[in-house]
Amino acid sequence: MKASPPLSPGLQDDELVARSVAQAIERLRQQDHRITVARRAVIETLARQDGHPNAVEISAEVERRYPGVHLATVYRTLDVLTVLGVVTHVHMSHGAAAYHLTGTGSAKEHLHAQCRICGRVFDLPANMLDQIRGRLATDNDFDLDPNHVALSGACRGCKGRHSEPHLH
Amino acid sequence: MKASPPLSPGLQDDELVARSVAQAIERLRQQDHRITVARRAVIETLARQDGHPNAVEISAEVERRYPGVHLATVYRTLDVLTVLGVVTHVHMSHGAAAYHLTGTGSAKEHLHAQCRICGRVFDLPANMLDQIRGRLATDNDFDLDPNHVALSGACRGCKGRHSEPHLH
DNA sequence: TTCTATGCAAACGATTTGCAGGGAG
DNA sequence: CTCCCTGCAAATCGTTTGCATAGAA
Repeated sequence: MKASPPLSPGLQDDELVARSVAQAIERLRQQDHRITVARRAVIETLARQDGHPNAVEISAEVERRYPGVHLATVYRTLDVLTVLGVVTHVHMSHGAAAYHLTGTGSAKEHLHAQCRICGRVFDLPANMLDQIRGRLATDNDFDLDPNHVALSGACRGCKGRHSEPHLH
Repeated sequence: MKASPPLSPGLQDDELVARSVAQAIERLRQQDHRITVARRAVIETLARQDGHPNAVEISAEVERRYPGVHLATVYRTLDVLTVLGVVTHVHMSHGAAAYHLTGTGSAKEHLHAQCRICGRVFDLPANMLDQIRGRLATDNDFDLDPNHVALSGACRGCKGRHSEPHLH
């Protein structure tokens, strides 16, 4: 399990980035969506890093490289990319959702756990909920999406000090 | 797995309600918190039903029986009761958190799953994530709180129609 | 009397939306 | 030239907070 400090860039190899961007752009083109600076910027930003950025963080990074792109546009772009299946998001129990390119490059599909105390996000093996998923499917006819919410709990550093500042 | 339609009351036996309320009040008293109408009202409302009400729904129900209690007070009351361990809440990936008395009466502890499409909440066996919890504890030193977020997916009625109105 | 709990309004964080103009195709 | 996409401002939803006062002990 690898911790992602709130704002660590975690940059990706340029080659991989270029490939991911090209793929995403292609998907846009195929579906008759327009290729714009804003869209390029968002895709590139997502491709460049492997952390768990939320929309505001993505917007900030986009702003640094392509000034003038509005936060609302970032949200809208994340939306279309989500519909295209290029982007996935994970809801956190506390705070904003995290976005990432769907299973491209080193951004291998994985699950998430968030520490209820410090808010940090941890990666978990992708298959960790497979049995549960199976049980829900057969027992309850419920199609679990193990990726869509982060599990919640207390991380090594935080468990024990239950009296500490707490996220609600 | 039992579905809880958005606003089904699902009333509890009067006897049980009285007992739950008394217990919670006692906890308040023990910790030198004051017993007020607002607090009584919130506790009673939680005790009276077994659905998955959010703060606004609780507030509405409180208002019906004890007019004048403000939503902010409901939130604050839910907070103190949470600290006392009397109340638990579950975060949904979409929409407001759901509150309930902690494992009292028929409100047996259980996990939750929410349909990403229709938003309905389903109950799951309490122990469903126990193995996962164990793995996280030993492998990652992460103390999972299986109760704190609802799993996400698509319910029987909704899966299949992926083009339907969708919760983000 | 003392100090906690409440009502009310306002602030807040995350996200969405209406509208008019800008720019991709 | 046509519409999609964008910037901007404002709205929305869920929740929290500051402040003055009501009210429990």
